[in-house]
Amino acid sequence: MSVSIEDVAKRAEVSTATVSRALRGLPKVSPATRERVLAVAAELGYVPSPSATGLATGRTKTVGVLMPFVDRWYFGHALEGVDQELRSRGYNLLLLSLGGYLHGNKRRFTEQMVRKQIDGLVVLCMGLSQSELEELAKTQMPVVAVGGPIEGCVGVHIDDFAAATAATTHLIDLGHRKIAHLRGGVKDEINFVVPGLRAEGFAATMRSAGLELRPEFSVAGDFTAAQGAAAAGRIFDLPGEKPTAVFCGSDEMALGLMFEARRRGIRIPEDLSVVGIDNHDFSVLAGLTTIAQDPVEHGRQAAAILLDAVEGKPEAITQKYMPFQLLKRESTARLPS
Amino acid sequence: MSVSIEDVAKRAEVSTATVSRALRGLPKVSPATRERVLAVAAELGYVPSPSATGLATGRTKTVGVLMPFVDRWYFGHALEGVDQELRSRGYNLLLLSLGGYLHGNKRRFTEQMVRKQIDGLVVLCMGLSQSELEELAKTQMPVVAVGGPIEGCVGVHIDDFAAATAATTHLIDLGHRKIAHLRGGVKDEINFVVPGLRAEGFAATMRSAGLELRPEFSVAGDFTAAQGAAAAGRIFDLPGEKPTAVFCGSDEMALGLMFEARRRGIRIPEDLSVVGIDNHDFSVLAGLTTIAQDPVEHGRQAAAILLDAVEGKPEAITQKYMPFQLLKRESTARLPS
DNA sequence: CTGTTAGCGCTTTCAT
DNA sequence: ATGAAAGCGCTAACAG
Repeated sequence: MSVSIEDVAKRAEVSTATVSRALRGLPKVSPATRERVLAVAAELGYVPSPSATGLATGRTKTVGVLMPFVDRWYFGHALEGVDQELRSRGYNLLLLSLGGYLHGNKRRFTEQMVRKQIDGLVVLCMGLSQSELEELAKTQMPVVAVGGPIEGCVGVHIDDFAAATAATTHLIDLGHRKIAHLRGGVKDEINFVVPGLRAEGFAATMRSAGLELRPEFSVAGDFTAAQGAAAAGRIFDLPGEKPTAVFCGSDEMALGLMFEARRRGIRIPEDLSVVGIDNHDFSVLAGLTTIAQDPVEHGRQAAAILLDAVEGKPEAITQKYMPFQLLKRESTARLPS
Repeated sequence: MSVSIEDVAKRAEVSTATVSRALRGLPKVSPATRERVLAVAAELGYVPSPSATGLATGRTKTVGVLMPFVDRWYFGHALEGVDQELRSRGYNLLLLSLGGYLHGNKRRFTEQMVRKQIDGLVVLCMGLSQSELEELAKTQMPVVAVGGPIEGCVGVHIDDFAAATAATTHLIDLGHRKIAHLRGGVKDEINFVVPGLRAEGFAATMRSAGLELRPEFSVAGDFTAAQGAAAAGRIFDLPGEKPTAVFCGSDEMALGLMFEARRRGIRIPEDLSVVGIDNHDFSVLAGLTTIAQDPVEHGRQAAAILLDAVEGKPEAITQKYMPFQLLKRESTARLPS
């Protein structure tokens, strides 16, 4: 069967305590002993039992990641970043509760999922209800948010309001006046503040430029390409005046819109300028102007901050606003005057 | 601090053994006692310690998922499927070793990652070296492969050779004779058999149709859109005769190729027919003809098979070939004669 | 139906 | 520098 610390101890003719110390690189072990223990452990193929360690220390060396999806561009990449940092620091990654944003109120995120199971929690691109926050607070566990802010938590993400402002300003600078916004769906906006922040950034920028915010120019997708295309259809079908530019809350929606435009023979950027947020892998290929952000780095830094907190490093906790950058490509052009 | 089974036992005035039984729904507990225990547990907010349970039972109720990426279409969706099934059966999901396919030989997948830590392993879209297989065998742990076969393991995936045949046959049926293949890169083909299987399916089909396999018509991408576009460029730059159709080993590469074609003014399908494999979320929007498969379902079934094995269900282990389907869309057309 | 008693495999005082 | 021993919180015989 499985070899335990005791097997190693016997074979190395020391106590289990010494084996434990030697293997973990603690001081107060003579070099000779340490070497012998290491050799025996290797020879026997000893692997410590995380359950036993966890039980004895109260810490699991495991971090939970709470996220609604993995198949969205930002989410998957942020997860990669978290994974990189965790792995490099010897932590495991427990994936919690995919399955989308809640329908109604039946998300089952409870203390149970978390308590005694993980040392810290990364929350990716989702809000937490008041009661969820309370449950979490009870556990005393460090939490960091990635992709968007959560009240009372450290967060690593861009300033979404500012990013939306930059995107919108770019369109305005190009002379556009009739600008539409492809925003998140109801579910997105209930579950996560970021879609709303982007919409607000857009609205505020339009207002301060003295431009009209037509309600029919604000259309909901759900941050996917498919819904982006569908929502684009609704914009294109609008009677009366058409927008000359669209700010999309995500590149995935922007790409969906571009596909739909193409299907209808609407030329980009001649007939319509499009700007998104993300810099999705496909965006450079599609020539999509966008606000680029680096989710892998977000994930890495979030995990780093979290682990510092888990390990009790002083000054560990800090809010981080990550940089973003406008990438001008072929999907936006000056409005012909 | 944290409430333990003993706290519950005391408060309910029973032994810890009874609490344990009551909470796990075991028989031989009087309804009255069970109710009281349940009530006390709820009142105290008791949550069992997975470490303690794991140590006592030797099982962790956790399944590992080994995968090189999460940001590829198939991978992310398969992961969703695995997660769904695991969650519905009360298992946790430990994400192992992202970070791409190995460069050289330095992937660190060892017994250590796995032993005493998980009850079973899902291997997603990657091969395992002989030594890795041996390490795994030592653990006696059930393993199932998703997305492609692994020697000696149960697998859930499509028949990739047949899928490639179907795609290629579709092109041939449309009258194409000069057909190129956008295949996987060196790293993909070393680490995973699927790219090779698809290339072989293509080659075999071409041969049995009596068509010429020109070496310069076989170009390597790496299963991403970006590399698909780059590889497409190499095809388009070929001197002399051009292919009239391309079979792409994945939709992501096919989409990359379509973007590149568009950039160069190459019309699809008028100048070039394109078929992929996957039915990526963007494919329907792009009008890409493809061989559709359902990775979420693959993941679900793989997890189901794995858990049956973990739980010792008889006849649990079975190989599964999943269905696929040719979806004819606008990227393929009859070759004008 | 319920309680008692050993462990599970490790860490961690406290001695020595 | 090393060992002995007491837990960590739970489950699983075994008694009763």
